[in-house]
Amino acid sequence: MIKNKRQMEKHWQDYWDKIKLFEPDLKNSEHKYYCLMMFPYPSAALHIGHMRNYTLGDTLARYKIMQGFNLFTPMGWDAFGLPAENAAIKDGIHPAESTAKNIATMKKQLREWGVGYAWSKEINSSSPEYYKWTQWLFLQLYKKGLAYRKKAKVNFCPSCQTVLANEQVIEGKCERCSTAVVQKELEQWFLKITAYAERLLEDLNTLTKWPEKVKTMQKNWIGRSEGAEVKFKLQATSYRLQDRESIKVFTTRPDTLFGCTYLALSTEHQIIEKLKSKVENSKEIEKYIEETKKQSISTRDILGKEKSGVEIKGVKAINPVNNQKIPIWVVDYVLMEYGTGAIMAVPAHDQRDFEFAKKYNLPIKKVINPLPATLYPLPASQAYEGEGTLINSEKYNGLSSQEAKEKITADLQKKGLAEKKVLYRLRDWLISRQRYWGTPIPIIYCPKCGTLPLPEKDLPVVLPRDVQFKPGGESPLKRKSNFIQTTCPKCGSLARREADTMDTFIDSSWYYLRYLSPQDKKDAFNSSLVNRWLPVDQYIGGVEHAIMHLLYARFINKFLYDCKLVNFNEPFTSLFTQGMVIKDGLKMSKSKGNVVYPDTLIEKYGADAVRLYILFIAPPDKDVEWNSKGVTGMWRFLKKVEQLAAGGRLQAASQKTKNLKPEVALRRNIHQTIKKVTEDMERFHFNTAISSIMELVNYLSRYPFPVSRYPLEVIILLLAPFAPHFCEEIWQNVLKNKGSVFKHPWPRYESRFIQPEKALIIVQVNGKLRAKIEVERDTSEKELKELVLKEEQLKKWLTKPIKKIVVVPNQIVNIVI
RNA sequence: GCCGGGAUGGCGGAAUUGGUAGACGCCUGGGACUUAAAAUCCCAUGUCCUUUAUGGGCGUGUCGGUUCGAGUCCGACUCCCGGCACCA
Repeated sequence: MIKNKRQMEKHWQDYWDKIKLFEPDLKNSEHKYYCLMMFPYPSAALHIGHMRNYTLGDTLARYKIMQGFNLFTPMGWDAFGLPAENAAIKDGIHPAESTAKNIATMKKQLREWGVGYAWSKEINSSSPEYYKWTQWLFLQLYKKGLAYRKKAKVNFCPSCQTVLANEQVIEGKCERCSTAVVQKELEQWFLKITAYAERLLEDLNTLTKWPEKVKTMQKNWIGRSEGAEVKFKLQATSYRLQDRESIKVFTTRPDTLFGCTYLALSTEHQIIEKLKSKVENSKEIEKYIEETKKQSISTRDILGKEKSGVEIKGVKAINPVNNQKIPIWVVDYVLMEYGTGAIMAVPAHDQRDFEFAKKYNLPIKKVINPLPATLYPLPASQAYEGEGTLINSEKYNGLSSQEAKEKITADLQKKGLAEKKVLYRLRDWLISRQRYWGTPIPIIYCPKCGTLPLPEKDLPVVLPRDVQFKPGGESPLKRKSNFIQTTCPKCGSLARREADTMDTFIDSSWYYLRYLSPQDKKDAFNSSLVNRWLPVDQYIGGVEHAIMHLLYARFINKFLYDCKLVNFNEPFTSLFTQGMVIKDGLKMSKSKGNVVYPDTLIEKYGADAVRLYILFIAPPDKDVEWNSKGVTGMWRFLKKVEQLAAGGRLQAASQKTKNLKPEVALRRNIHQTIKKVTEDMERFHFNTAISSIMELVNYLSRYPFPVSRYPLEVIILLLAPFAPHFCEEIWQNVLKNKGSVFKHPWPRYESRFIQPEKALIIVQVNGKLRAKIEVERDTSEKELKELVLKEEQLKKWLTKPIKKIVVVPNQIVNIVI
């Protein structure tokens, strides 16, 4: 085996730097290939899970170089975020310091793995040179009316006196001190992503090279639904309401209106406050609302637990279709953020309403008969949520759900009680964070002039370095008086800065544009360069980003498109979502304490063997349970290749043997392997690509004749993207080729060498394998039948008369008896 | 709770369009070489049955269906993983 593995690897890492293998010529965008990995958050050290992501990208990048593309594969750091700030609170290390340290470690590791990037284009989202332009982006959104302020809830820990992220709330308690978390309302900044809902949904259709599952998830997240907004008038039981109050609900099922037996309101619905004086049990309701405020704001916590509610006594709602008086409940399973914050409950035809009605003994009225009715008797334990024929619905009886939706909505519309409506589940993007380690929001509050955007010439708003991290009721920036105090850009009087920073998802929503000109002092990005190099040809990242990051990036790209700053409507042409590395049943992550670092494995077997193994154990889009054991197999494989290349069998084979048969078979094998590996590369099936190369190597190492250069060179070329150091070493120092293996074109196959002259026919009797026969290729159906029926070994199976023979030429014959 | 995905030998996985289930690798067992060990090479390796064969039954999470033929398609279910808007 090659001596001084680490030294050899380092030699080639230096060599690739020297020949600038990964440095692009940005002036020449012809035949360009922009290969982008989601930029990472700089955590302490990279583990096997990260290594899987980066070797996957690097393997693709090297393959594209060999295919002759003008490759651009940059790397940077999504460096703002919560963990660094938490570390600062805990250990007193400044986030800038820990981040810089982590970045240095990660760069070293990436290099040791042989992962190459265009490092001259590196970016860091926490540097003023970068976040200046994140602030600029915010100002553009503000200018177009897409950034606005409104009240929103946060999780607050009364003991730590600090705002908590959902992640920091464990079963309703603060992760640090276990104090019960409360909800608090604050004025916060939002981006109007809902203005783009329709386009974000519609344009998913143009993303033909995105995984279906990601598009489905985004589609469901945007959640377009067509329905009607229906008005329920209110009536007090003991006295008249002075003004005609009403409650609006949104429903996709107006056909079930006759089955509505109560209304359910979110605890935040404004009508509750309005009705306060007229309600008999307002104390009880107030108490209930207070209780629900003591839970986390996270939807999964709210919707995951058992539903509860309390009836508003003394006021009823009037069902507009039949004037029936129905009760109104305040519940915890209706979200204020979606629709009108109130729903019409139809227990017979909605499972959540059904369960709630069962719990509180509310009437359940069936109004939809499934079709065909006799086949689906309604089970008593659940609601029928499908469509069907209307029953118990007066003059609408007998109509189909579809017809009834139209008709009922239209009839109510005439009376001013309903309106057709399209609703999206997507909510506006809350970007305010009450934290230090993020991009400051470039807004100034002047007591005279009000809320003002910072003039662009004054950017960036620099994040002060010297702050107090220990929690003290307010975020670190709010307590930093020389940051907060400023002068109004309009009138010059004393004003204060916004103290909140931005969600880090904004940093990552535009970074792919900055890579082309990371040092540009005049613009966020260079439009002409960006328009030539984008959209990104291949975007690679984790499935966990399938919804939020990708939706935000698409939104921002569309916004910049509307500003005519980019000329492409979607930023990422094709997307590959890689699976996660699982250890002990959980995603590998430091916080879960189940990380495995690759360093000792690399020390023992070399980076190439570990790279190979990591790509070999599973297709890259699947999750994989980590087990270090199999690396030895890759080590053995590389040794075998080396021996083959270095061995004395490397001779001019064709002259030494007159036997053409094995030569033909060898040639077929080589060309088949090239075909298979190339096809597998294209569909990211790196695991089967590697096993095909292994099969060819196994074949060659048993080949009873001397082997020529060609098959060896093919093997090294096919293997180079996976095991770059090893192959560069063999290519240049054993096979004595001039220049980098990556500058050599990817091998091509010729179809005429692949087709075998014989076909193996599988013979089945009633679908069970009974014989295999070899015949000439393209033997006709008729001949095949005859051949098969003559077969001796089949005789014993053909005990009964033959009913039918199914023939698939060159493949299979199935005799049915 | 809602949305998306997954389940194949002792283990990771293969089977691209419905057509030989288990490629490739790991582990394990046996053998060769060696004073010995390591390394390497060779053989075996889903499971059960028998008369040990060029044999047969069963077998891709569970139950049912479609088909000449199902890991692959359809229906119902179980378990696991990811996301759910302040982790990134």
